[in-house]
Amino acid sequence: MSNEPATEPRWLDDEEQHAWQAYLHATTLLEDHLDRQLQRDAGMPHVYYGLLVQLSRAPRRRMRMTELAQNAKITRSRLSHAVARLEKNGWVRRENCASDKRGQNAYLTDEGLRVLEKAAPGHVNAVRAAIFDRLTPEQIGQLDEICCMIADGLQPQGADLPWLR
Amino acid sequence: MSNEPATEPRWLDDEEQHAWQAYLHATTLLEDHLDRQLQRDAGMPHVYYGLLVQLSRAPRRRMRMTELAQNAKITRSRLSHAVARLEKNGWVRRENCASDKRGQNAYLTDEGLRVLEKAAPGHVNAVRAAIFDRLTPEQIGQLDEICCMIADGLQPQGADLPWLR
DNA sequence: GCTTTATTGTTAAATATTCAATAACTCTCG
DNA sequence: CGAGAGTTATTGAATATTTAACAATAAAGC
Repeated sequence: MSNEPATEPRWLDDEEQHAWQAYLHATTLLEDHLDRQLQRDAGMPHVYYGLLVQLSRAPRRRMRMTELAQNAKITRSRLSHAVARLEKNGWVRRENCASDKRGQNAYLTDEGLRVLEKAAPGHVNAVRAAIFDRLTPEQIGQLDEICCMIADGLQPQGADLPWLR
Repeated sequence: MSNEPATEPRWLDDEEQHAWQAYLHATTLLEDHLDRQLQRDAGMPHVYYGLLVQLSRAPRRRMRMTELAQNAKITRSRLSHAVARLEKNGWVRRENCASDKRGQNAYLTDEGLRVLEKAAPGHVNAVRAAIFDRLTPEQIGQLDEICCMIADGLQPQGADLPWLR
């Protein structure tokens, strides 16, 4: 038996190559841009802001840690660290879950909500300026479909991250 | 004069909201997926792999630090750290630039090239499986255009990062 | 030439993320 | 019930990234 790759891999053709390059540039630049914008205006990175948003939309502004991690597409470990930091800021707190003694709920404090509300307008502006004001409605629809397709393929089961593989 | 926002910000409508969510999910999941894939198969994160690719394509497999940083869309500082690590692995080395005494070239070693060649097939597979095999040719074209549009808006001038703002 | 300004690349320290291990708890099923 | 297997969340250590400051050199303006 051989451990050679069964066949020469199918390399990307020119169109694919170009699209892949463009994708990498756009996503890197955008994430960077939003991270800076939020760090400057709200004192936290983009991912942390996303956590506050999730909590703000949840019933009673609270959510199980695992569920929050799933929604935000990050590992539980990363979430633990992040919440620890947000807790230090007084923007989030933890409480024991009634129905499962292992569980924790994270909830958004009033102060956290204020911070979020103050940051939101600037953030939407940044997102608009970077994306939605630069694309046609058709393109927005296309982007949506493309992203859903990609995300769907990546959701399934895995190791520490049933969802992250 | 007031420091109120001049007007209520234009929030995202339903389509935009949905597309934005999808975008965040897709990009987060994908970057995570590729990071793990490359960490497992090649012992380095995705960004570092991208640096090796850039170098491999450059004349004489070498490039000025600043140019490399620009192409990869990362800060010079980040690149310095990354190259330091890659140098420890023996995959990249630095040399003084002849024409500018401040300058440094990074170049890909033979060993670095071997590592890259060994990792490339698996990486292309992962990229294909996650994106290109799941999209129609039209969608690939759309993705390309959309990403170029976004990247264009983010290239301009700035602080430590003339290109990163 | 000489002074001022800009560029290049690095560094230390603060922050964030990953990875592997762990404690505590719940669930399954014989 | 109770053993084994799975889930929940956290932790420490290793790694990576950001930020601000810096030294060295180059370029521009006079």
